Amino acid sequence: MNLKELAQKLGLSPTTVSRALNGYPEVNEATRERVVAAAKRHNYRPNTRAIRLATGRAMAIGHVIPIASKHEIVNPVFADFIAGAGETYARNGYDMILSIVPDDDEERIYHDLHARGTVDGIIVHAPRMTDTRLQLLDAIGFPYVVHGRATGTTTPYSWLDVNNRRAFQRATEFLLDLGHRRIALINGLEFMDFAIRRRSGYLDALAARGIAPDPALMSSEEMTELRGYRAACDMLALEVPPTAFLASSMISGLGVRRAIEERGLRLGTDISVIIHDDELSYLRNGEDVPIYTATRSSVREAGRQAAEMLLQIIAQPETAPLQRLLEAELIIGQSTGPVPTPRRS
Amino acid sequence: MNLKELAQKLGLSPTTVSRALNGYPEVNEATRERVVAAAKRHNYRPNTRAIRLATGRAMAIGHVIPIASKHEIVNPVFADFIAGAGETYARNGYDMILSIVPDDDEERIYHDLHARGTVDGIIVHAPRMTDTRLQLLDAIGFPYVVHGRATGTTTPYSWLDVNNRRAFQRATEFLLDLGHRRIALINGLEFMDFAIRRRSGYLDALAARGIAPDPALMSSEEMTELRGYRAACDMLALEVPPTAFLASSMISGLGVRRAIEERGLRLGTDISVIIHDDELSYLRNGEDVPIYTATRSSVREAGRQAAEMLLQIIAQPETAPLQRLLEAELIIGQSTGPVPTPRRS
DNA sequence: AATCAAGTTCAAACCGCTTTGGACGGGTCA
DNA sequence: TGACCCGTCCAAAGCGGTTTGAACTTGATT
Repeated sequence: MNLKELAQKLGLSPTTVSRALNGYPEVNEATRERVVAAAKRHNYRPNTRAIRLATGRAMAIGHVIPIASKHEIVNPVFADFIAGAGETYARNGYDMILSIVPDDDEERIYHDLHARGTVDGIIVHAPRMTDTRLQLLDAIGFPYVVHGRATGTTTPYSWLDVNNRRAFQRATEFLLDLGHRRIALINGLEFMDFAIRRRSGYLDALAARGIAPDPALMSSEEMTELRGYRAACDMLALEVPPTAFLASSMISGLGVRRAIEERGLRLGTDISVIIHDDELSYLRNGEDVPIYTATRSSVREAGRQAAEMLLQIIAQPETAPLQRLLEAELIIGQSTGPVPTPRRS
Repeated sequence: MNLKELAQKLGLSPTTVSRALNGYPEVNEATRERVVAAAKRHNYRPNTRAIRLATGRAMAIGHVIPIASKHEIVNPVFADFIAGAGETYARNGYDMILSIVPDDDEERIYHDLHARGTVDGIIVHAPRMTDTRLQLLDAIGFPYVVHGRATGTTTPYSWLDVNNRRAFQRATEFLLDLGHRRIALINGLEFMDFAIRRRSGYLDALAARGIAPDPALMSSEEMTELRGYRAACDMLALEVPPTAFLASSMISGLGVRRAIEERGLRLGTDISVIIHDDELSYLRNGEDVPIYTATRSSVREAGRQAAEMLLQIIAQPETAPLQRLLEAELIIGQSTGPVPTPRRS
């Protein structure tokens, strides 16, 4: 059942039917009702492909997920971010199209998506320190919003980010207030922008109390359980081990906890841990009472909002670059406590 | 730069240019080269929307991700499955479009995707015991492949699944061979098809040795770390606690391990654990030596293959339903060992 | 020399919608 | 009464490709 057939059945022109269904004013209310009823009765749904060609809009947003060819890690936060963004798209009649792309192919993909008119805009994931993608997207005039920021970039661009620096600064301060002085940082890979910011928040907080950072207490690795475990083991084996850990993700936090408990130490009393909690739906930080003290910020909500920003930019391209900084909450769980009075080792 | 312009520049008709670029035989080799060169020089990329309208094909596959409105859990295996499927699509010039849909809206979405011609086919995720979606898709004549199976369905349909029953049967037998008799099953929610099959494999193996299943040793919950932890805690507190656990996912396995180690028991000596390992890229089961003994099957590879099956069905709709059963490997790690000789408790 | 086939190329129709530029009739106003 | 406007509706021209059917060369065949 297409527009022409429906029009024929109604004894109307396709023009009028189209206008009736799309809410244009120049159609008699009575006719409109007749049309709407008939459309419903015949299960008429306008063909997406035709609409897209006719209007010149793709009504679709691209999410380009780079897969580093080396360590092919699929970032676990994508799933929830995308779930959030998907809600926004659904509400606005947009499709979400996902491209899984090997790192070195990314540039070509952007050109492609644009020139072929497959999508109207792009969400840029996992920005790195200095990310060349942004210039490229600016150059081809492709609307985009970055999930995160790219420190090295000087020209203004649209982004949505968590205040990673502040979050980790506050978390560090919180531990310092509890008397901790040896605080370890289990960070993500440091070519990722968020990891840089977290570290700087951590360092700032230490510096403010006149504490010199100890390189032995700072690791930056992929955020897996195993890496978290290993890093924590190494640090706990130091002559003067840390009394607290700051972990960049729930998952590495699990590894840290394992290392702690394996040594017979108790979480929250012998050793304190703070994690960053993206509120991943399959990795809840406890149910009512949080297990970990955490800097918390919903990545799903970030997805929702980033998508909204992008849709707005697409609707009104003249809008200046939009930027939104989400503050993470610092929620207190059972994994932190005052520094224990030193026992002889 | 569109086809017409390119044709004009070349002094050819759009027809010829189109044919030259699409590899049709009725065009002079010399002209073809000229055309191809010009297309490259001018960065010509045919407009997706126009192609789709003209050919009547969407060149896109839909992945419909249901979000249960109650517990809004985004299945962590999606990310890797989709990464795999994405590779296949990219190789074949297809787009992947993702719909995040509230449970109760799903039916409408399928009708929509089909009638509007947004996608050429569908991958059905997370099939439940008796899944009404399949009938619906059959009724509207929409090509699809199910990731998993739907036990209650009698008509043949296309699916790709891991042999969950066999995997858990073998795992259970392996534990039985090590002398374990009290084996706990930490399963997923039992309206999910895979969970049913895993349980039946487990039960079969027990029955074959004449061991009566103990309901106290069988839990079925969402597969989160916390649920795994809690279930394991409860079971370890039983008068006759289990000596081995079978966990349906890496994540609940982490919880089980925590419960074990928290009680001062050692994994692999005091208590054995086998997990199912989907080889999620961010939850590696160790690096060279696996930590957990596991039934292993790459969900990413499943994504690749499911996508291939679907593309084939789309290319040749007359193909009988395709079905592929992947066997899981049983890999031996450090989390299993012979049942310890009973100590007095 | 006329016929035919194969090899190339093109004009035009088509995919299914949106949108522009009227057309038509009735009511209002001067 | 004629001019004008408003409310409705429609024919036709896109959107940018693919595909059908025909035309035009050229060389071979009879």
